[in-house]
Amino acid sequence: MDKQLATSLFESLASGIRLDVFRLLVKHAPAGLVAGEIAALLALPPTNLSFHLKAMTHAGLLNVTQEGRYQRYRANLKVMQALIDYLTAECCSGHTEHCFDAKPVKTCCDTN
Amino acid sequence: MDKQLATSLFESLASGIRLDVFRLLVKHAPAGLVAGEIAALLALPPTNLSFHLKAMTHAGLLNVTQEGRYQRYRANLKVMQALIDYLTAECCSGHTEHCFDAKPVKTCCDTN
DNA sequence: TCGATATTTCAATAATTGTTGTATAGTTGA
DNA sequence: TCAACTATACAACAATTATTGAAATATCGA
Repeated sequence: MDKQLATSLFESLASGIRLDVFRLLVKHAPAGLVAGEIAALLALPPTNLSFHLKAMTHAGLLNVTQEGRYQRYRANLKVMQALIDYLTAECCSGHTEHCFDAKPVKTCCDTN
Repeated sequence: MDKQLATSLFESLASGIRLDVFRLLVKHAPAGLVAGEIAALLALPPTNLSFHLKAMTHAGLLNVTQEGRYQRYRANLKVMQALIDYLTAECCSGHTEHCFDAKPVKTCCDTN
């Protein structure tokens, strides 16, 4: 994870629409959703959704596969994990004592 | 951490300059740096830096305290931790099995 | 093949964000 | 008080990003 990838991922998440899309696809992992379903669920004009899907796919946040005339989108959870790791490293780097006194860090999924 | 806060934090991190500022301030935690030091270290015109510092402070990513004629900026590590938790929840929600097969999750600071 | 469907591309425009220089406000030390 | 210094506010402009409708591409079912 280099700085350039990190910034483009943050850019991908820095819009309400794109964050909604990503969360929706996480909720529907691993099956994913086709573009029309996303548009219907989020009540977005297809053109606009396509614009954001393209951006997110280009950034690597989503994967897309063709299914006949449908395009199925899936959240790229590995990239998200890498981003969390990057952020964690940024947050901690050399300063564990200041970052995590108050609140013991839990592992990622231990609340599920 | 609601969606609106999350998006404004991502927006704050979605620029090379702002990401550099944040990483610099994490490196200099907990002392922080005054605006002029940041400008010098990152070779930025003061006006432009001020623009970005204001945005980051407004988003809650930085804290600022006045020291005479200097403004001292510090990384808000608690907010960063909250953002990591949010992202982790988004990433995992109901899908731990798909998100973290390959790579066992480590606690945030165990590599330091 | 043909009409209906799904999605994207393109072009036009609107809206937002980033950068720079100049001016201003506040602080310091003499 | 005054000159030097730190930083921000403001205004102008540049650049990027978001949104929309119309047209194009490709697939499907009959």
